Order: sequence, then structure tokens, then C-alpha cells
Amino acid sequence: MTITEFLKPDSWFDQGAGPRYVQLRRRLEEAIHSGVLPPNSSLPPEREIADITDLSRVTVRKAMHELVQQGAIEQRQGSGSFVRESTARVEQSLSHLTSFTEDMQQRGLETTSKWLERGVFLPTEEEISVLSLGDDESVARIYRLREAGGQPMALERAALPLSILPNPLEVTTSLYATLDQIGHRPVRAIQKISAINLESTEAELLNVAEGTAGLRIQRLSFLEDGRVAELTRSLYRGDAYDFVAELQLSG
Amino acid sequence: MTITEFLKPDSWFDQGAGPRYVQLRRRLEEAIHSGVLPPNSSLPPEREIADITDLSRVTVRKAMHELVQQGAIEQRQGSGSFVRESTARVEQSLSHLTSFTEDMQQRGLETTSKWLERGVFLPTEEEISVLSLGDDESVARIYRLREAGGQPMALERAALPLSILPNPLEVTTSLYATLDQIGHRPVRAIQKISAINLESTEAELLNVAEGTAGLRIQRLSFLEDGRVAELTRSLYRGDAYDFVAELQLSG
DNA sequence: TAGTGGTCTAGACCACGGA
DNA sequence: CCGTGGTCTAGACCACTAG
Repeated sequence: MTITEFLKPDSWFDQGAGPRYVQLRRRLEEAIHSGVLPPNSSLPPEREIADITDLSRVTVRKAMHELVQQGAIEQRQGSGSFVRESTARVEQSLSHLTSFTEDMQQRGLETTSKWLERGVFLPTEEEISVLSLGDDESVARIYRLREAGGQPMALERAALPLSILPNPLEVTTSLYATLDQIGHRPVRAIQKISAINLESTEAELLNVAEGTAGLRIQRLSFLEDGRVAELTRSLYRGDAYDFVAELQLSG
Repeated sequence: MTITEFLKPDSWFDQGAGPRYVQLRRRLEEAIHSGVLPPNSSLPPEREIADITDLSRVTVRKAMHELVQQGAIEQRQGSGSFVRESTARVEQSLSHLTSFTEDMQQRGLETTSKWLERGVFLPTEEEISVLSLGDDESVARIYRLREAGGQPMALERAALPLSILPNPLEVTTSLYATLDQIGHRPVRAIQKISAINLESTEAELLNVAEGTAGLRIQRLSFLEDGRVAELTRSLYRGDAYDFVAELQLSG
């Protein structure tokens, strides 16, 4: 069964069964799940789908846009539309304070970082108050794209007082390993997790479609002596990450 | 400054500064953040915006669709487009096992439930294995839309062995309160959190746009004696919920 | 250079909501 | 009833990719 045959509208298109783009999207989902369109295979060009199904290209695009947003397919300008391989999900604990690099190493995944910003900067109002910075105290900032197993996984933007991390350029792979070396490894953190639709810039860096759901995480971590060590805001790919927490009945 | 003046394209539209729908979306975001369009105010009709900006309605719709997806505005067929009130975010702990109802009560929010399914059913394969059901053992299922302070907050689908909850119809508000009464309150749980784009059915129930980011949570909870008490899959509104976890350095 | 997805238009009809 | 958003079309041009 070729996809061209599979899309011939006589067999599935039902006048009056809801919007046509919804029906087409469902049909394409079926094709993917049934194996008519295996992972990494290419879909017919939009114009051809429009032709086969007797729909306009705008309508076809609307159906495909939803699949892109779901993460089911990927569109590359000038090249075509392709079924995405479902990426293996990675789990991260929400009770143990671990380092991304160390965490991934334990799973046997290579990690790399693309540096987007790294250095010493004038702090924002928020950083001054959250990190308890003194007057004229600068802040170390590290902004990077973290990848594991060749896949972009998260955007991480960390801010630390210079008293904790005097030289941000020392950080090459693991921030926590660097902090450990200079005796400033955090022992406790508060983390806030929410879901957002990724905006275009971020989505592009993470190699997902604009509007894809991601996890936004704000972490505030503390040294043993109670000093704030780090304020980090991260965006994780929703399709690649699960956070796992263990809960106890509160006394 | 009226919104009509604010949208006159002479002042902001820049030929060659990216797609027009992006420029229009940005301009509308500005209008909302600057107060030209206060919360709950109505936007001009799509056709009128198209007229003012000298764009086609399709392009205007594309810009507005993104705002809908961001949760910035809301469109009501036959009525119009409106600026959404930013809903206060609710925080839920990821270290203490609490009940939704009790949690909200503590914040002074009234909770209500819309029952979508409640009763005794034949278990799925997954339920049999996860809940350790015996042959011919049925399962109690509770599926409901949870609201707090008049706002839909989450969709919750719980499955419990009948040995834990013999009569699901007893559950009127708080599942955990009911379990407490019959001596089956869970003391521990494992929770898995991920981000997804909400599909149309779910989005509609939660009163957000299709494709909006939501938090998917799977919770497996246990009684004191180690028996599995409950398998719950929930979808939380991403714009209304933050999950908060406290992390410790793992030994 | 040919073929792909990305953007954009003008115009049509439908479905729903409120006066 | 009218005005709103929702769906849909045919056709155009641009931007990018690959052979």
C-alpha cells in the first residue's frame, strides 16, 4: 500500500464529518501509526497531497501544521516533509540534585554544549535581589544549548555570583563539576516547573517546531552554608524529557 | 491611543523585517502589554484589522492564531476576540503527597468537579499489570474535570483496584478524603511529568486553545503496606500551574 | 535549475452568538 | 437579522535545498 493510494479520498473522506483538515490530519496520523509512512520516510509534497485528496494546498498545510506541532512530522524548506523518529525519552529525578552532564554520562549518552553566552555581566534587578548581590557586584552568566546523544535537549541560562564562580570561562562541560572543584557545589535546590509553548528562537535551537510544548524550569540552588549559588532558567524539550518525582504523605 | 490608531501600519510595518504575520503579532503583543488593549477588552474584528493594516484576513488570522496559542487572546465564534486575563498561577508541591481538593482549600479556592466517567469497568492490559489485578478483577475509574476558583484546572483520570475503592460512586469531591475514610490513603507516590501540546478535546474541556502547552502527569501511588493504590493520568493547564520541587544533593 | 516548503492575496460560504 | 470567527479555494511569488 503506497501512501498515494492510502490518501485517495474515496475510502475515508466523509462529507460532513467535521473540517476537512481534521480528517486529513487523522488520515495522515493513521498512515504514520500503521507503518504506511515509516519513520524518516518522506511525505508526498504538499501540492501532490492536495492533488490526490482534492483539497487546496492551504487546507493540506493546515493539517500538516498540526502534525508538525504534535512532533509527528518535520518540514524542511526546499527539501520536503518527513516522519520524525520518536526520540527516546530521558527521565530526570526531581528529588536528587544532579548535574545534567553527570546524569547523561550515567546513561551512556555523550553530552555537548553550544555556548550562546558566557562571561561576566552587569546583573539585572532580579539577579541582584535573588542572588543577594552587593552594589557593583557583577554576575557570571552561562547560556548554552545542551545536547545529549546528538540531540538538542535543553536551553540553560545560569546566573551565579562571582563569589561562587569567579571565572565562568572555566566551565567547559559540567557546571556542577566546576563548582565542585572550587568547593562550591550546591547541596539543595528549589525547582519550579511549568509548561509553555516554545517561541520561534528557542524552538529553532531545540530543533522542534515553533509552538511545541516545552518544560520551563527555574532552579534556585543553595550552598551548604545557605548562600544562594545559582539561578538557572531552562527550557527542556517536551518530547524528550520526563521529570520524575517521588512524593511522601506530608505530616 | 485607540487600537485602530495603534495598528495603522505606517508607524511600525517594515517591509523586509520578516513575515508580515510575525510583525503584526508583535504589534498586537505590544498593544496588550502596553495597555492599549487591557484584559477582557475586545480586539477589532479580523476583517477590520485586515483593513487597517492592509493585510489579507488569512494573514491576520495567522498572527492571531499564534496569540491564541500563547494564551494571550481568546476567540469566540460569533462573538469576537478578547484579551485574556492572565490567570494567577497555582503552585503544587512535588515532595508532599497532597490532594487537589485539600490543596486548593488551603489557598481559599473553591473546587468543583465535572464528572466525565465514574464507575466500575473491565481493566485494560496496562491496568492489570500496573495495579496487579487478579483475573476477573474489575477496576474503579474516575475521570473528571477539576476546577478551582471557577477556572478549569486539570483533567484527571484515575484507576484503582476495587479492593482499594469498592464503590467509586462514593467519591464526591476529594478522592483522597474518601480513601482516607476507608483506611486506604496512599502514603507515597511516584510521579512523572512531561509537557505536551493539548489536543482539541482536552483543550476544549480545559478552556484553552488546541495546541496549548499542558503538563501531563502520571502518578502511581502506594499504600503503607506497599500495595499499589492508584494509577492516575492528569493533564494540567500549563498557564495555570507550576510544580515546585525541592532537591537534595544525592549521596 | 527544478522542486520543495513559506508567505500572501481576494473572495467565498458556513456556523454561531447576540440583539 | 447581522456581525463574528471558522473553513476553504485557486493562484501567485519568494526562499531554500539539492542535484
